[in-house]
Amino acid sequence: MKINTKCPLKRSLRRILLYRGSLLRLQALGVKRVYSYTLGSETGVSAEQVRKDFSEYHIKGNQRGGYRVDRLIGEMEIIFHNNGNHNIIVVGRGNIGSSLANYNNFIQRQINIVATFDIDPSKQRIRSDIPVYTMERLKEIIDRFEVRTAIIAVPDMVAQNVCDQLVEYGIDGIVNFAPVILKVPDYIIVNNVNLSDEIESVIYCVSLTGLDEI
Amino acid sequence: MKINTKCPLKRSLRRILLYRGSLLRLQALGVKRVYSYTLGSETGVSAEQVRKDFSEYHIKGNQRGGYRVDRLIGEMEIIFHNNGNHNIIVVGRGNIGSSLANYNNFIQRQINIVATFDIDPSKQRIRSDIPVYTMERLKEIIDRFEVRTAIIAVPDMVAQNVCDQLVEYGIDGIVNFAPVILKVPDYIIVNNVNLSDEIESVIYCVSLTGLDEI
DNA sequence: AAAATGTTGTGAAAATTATAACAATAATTA
DNA sequence: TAATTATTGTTATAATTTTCACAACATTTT
Repeated sequence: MKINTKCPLKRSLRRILLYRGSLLRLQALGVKRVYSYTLGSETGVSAEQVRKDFSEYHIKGNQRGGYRVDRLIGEMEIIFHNNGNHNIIVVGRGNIGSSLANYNNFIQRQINIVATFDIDPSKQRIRSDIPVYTMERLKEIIDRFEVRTAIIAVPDMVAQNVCDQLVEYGIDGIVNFAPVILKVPDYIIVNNVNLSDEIESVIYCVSLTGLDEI
Repeated sequence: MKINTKCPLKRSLRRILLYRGSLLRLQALGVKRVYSYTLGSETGVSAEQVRKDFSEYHIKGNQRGGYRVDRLIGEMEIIFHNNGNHNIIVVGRGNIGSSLANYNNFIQRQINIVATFDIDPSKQRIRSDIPVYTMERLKEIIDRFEVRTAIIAVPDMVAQNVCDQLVEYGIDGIVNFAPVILKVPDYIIVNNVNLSDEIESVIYCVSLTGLDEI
């Protein structure tokens, strides 16, 4: 199988991620088997698409009994070569940074936030499982925990600056919540998450449904 | 021009949203003109793609002097039939809810968060420009401010329940931050934003770049 | 005024993605 | 054991999206 080296991920692979999230949830609820249409309706994808995606990644089911949840999760771990936990950091301990620090969904997915950072020293008094450090310790922590992926959750004015530091200290991947396109060397993976755009998409679609009524 | 009635939005329209965000930022910095490649590099899109997208929505520039920023923004307002502010609400005043309530990017985009809601009464003491109400006042506020779009930022266990209430009270569009696919009547627009998936995408891409080095 | 230049606008080709249709197959039933 | 059924797996087709190439054009230079 030719591996996908582009980011953003191709659609099918993005959906595998989506299926995996759903399967982990179902597994926690004790579900043992799914059918293409079960998983489809669970994830908002058509049953054909689910099967097509599985076919692309050579994931096989039983031609009458559907798919075993544990097997599916196993196959997907292989696709994502998930060998153990992934240590990540979050820069910016404002609201978005804190949401991420408190998001309990990550443990299940072997995503491990080892530290958060903030310039504001008062943030260090935040009581939480996940420590808050000043920016001085950025390099130290990246090295100690072999962190390769970082999340930028700082105001847009300082995002590029933070980004430059991360790159300098050897980070390879960035999830950027600031509404700016970061300038990075092209070996760096960046995923921009723009909350305004997500909301505006819906507002736009809603405004269209209104038009029909007139 | 045939209008797009599907959600998720078609790619070109999503990019128009992206360009618009960038243009608003540039305009605030005093930039008057852009070229397809300026805007492209600003948004991480190829210059050809920018021009193709503009062409699709009949946005014209000057064949030597590029595009006027104010005109572009104007054209885009028309595309999104942006007639005034859009009142939205946020259900769940945890970290994600609070990030959104404090996100100052919305004003510029005429997105107006009129209220946030939380079952936890202690949340009502949060000091902020945007009020926090208990769920009892949900219907009242939706009616009063003619809210059509709501954001779900509650734990996944209660997301469906909140969603059902919103639908009952006449909401047409939902941005869902809980990692569950909501069951809704099909006239309702839903946009699922899954933070874990965004992070996992990057972790995956990063793990691939590691392989090359071996 | 003509030539050179830099940028837009778009049609055609290529690549990617989604849908549909159905054959293959495993389980169940008669 | 044969027929029936429900589901997967895959091939073919359709639709969408991106890339490429270059004509059209406005501006600047000679």
